[in-house]
Amino acid sequence: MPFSFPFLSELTLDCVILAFHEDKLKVLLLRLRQTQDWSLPGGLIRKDEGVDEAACRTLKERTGLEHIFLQQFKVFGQVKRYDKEEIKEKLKHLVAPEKWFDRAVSVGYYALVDYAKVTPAPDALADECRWWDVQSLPSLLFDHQHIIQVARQSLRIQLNWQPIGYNLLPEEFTMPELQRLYETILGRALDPRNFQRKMLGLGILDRLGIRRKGGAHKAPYLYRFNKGHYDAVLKEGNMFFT
Amino acid sequence: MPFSFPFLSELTLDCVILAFHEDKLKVLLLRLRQTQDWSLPGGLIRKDEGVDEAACRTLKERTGLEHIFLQQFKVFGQVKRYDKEEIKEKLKHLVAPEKWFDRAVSVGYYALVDYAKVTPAPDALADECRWWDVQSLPSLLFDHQHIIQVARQSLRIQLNWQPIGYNLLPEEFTMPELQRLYETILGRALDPRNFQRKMLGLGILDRLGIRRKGGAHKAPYLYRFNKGHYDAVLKEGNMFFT
DNA sequence: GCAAAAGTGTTCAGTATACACCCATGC
DNA sequence: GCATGGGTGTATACTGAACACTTTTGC
Repeated sequence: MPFSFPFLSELTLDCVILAFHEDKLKVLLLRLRQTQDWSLPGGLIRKDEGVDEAACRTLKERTGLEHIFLQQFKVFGQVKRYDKEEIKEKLKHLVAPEKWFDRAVSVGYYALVDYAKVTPAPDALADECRWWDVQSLPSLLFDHQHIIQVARQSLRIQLNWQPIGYNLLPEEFTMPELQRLYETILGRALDPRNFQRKMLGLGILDRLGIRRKGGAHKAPYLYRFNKGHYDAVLKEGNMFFT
Repeated sequence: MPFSFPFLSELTLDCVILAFHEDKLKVLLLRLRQTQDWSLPGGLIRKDEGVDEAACRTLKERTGLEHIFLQQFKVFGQVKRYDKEEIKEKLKHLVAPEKWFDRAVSVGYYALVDYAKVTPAPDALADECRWWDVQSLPSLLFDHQHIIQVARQSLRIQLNWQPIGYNLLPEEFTMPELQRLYETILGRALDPRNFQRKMLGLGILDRLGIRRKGGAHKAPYLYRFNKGHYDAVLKEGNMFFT
């Protein structure tokens, strides 16, 4: 490794970028050049940037998005996180064997983004960058399968405390859409009446007009998040969801 | 730095070791040789140990304790976490200027321990190691003041979800003692009747005999944690405390 | 007019909260 | 016997959970 290597060599980060589309929770994955396996976006931290900044940069590079809720959720610090020989073999066309770090600790982040606003962008090392349904992931490199599991679990816990949806849904959305988002993350059905009452009770939603098109049924109301109240609830973190 | 330096050079850890004594929350601090300022125990991670293992090792070295609840709570990853020149000057008798890492990211941990079971042990670099009341901390090196604040906040949040006390109180304790622990962490008074009902309702306590001595008043019951039930509640994390 | 989804209100049970009195002990 | 803290029970308010019917729309 040359002396001027501008990145930290012992610490990396991984971003679990989640979105919601067609009632499914999606995660953004990359397929590195000439490999069959996929991996999380993430990677190196510049020596002159904070770890959180590096996570924001990664998010921006892959999705084009900024000012997104990005949550540090866990440090993956075991000595042996995955089978290094297997990875070296699979990625030998990309990284010379002597260039591999001895060991890297990784900081896990998750982000929640609006599916429609993202144009997944592969980087120089990747052939493809696209959304995958978290329910049916492809084969993943490193310990990324595990990282995604832990991220989803952290997200589920966060849901008990804080509102979710601000960057995950379009600006305007309907109550059933918001409910399906919650149901997808929690993995179980919720009662529409109780759900609506609770959400409206939090005062983080503003109701707009009626939407007409699209649905072949009764037209639902449109809502928009009230950013001020939303942020207040986010900060206080006193929203229970059991 | 010699090639054989056996520690990670970009990543460190800091342990906020908390205990409860005389109705006060205490934190264990070290005073480095020939300095007036104090700092958190922690430090380097060996290249052949996991980050969590390193935190356990640190805890054991300073307190002699093992098998303690140790919680990763945050990565402190800004580029400039504190005034490096000030620190270099203050610690110049301990660390040669050229030995300073360019930058270190730190993983914060907190641990909850039984005050009576700890014999604080300074390490080779420290003159003193002792408990300080979190309400009146001395002058601290690095960003350790900040780290302690974040740890306490994380602890308060954890309290809403999980039982606390297993390693913090002696084996046998009274209900008022447990209540004072909660009151100290939460920073407000709780109703003794409701507190007792909730704790007993969780089924994590076993009542023993009556204790006689000590108190100049009615003898309170002694309790012990039921480890099995305690761990179950810890795992489920469904205990609200608002 | 029928199927599919959206919207709304009420009841019930469980739990958090507030509150007052008696009991045991050391001095 | 009195001051201090420990222990217990009850009434009330709130909140979450369960539940059924009407409305709108496209076909």
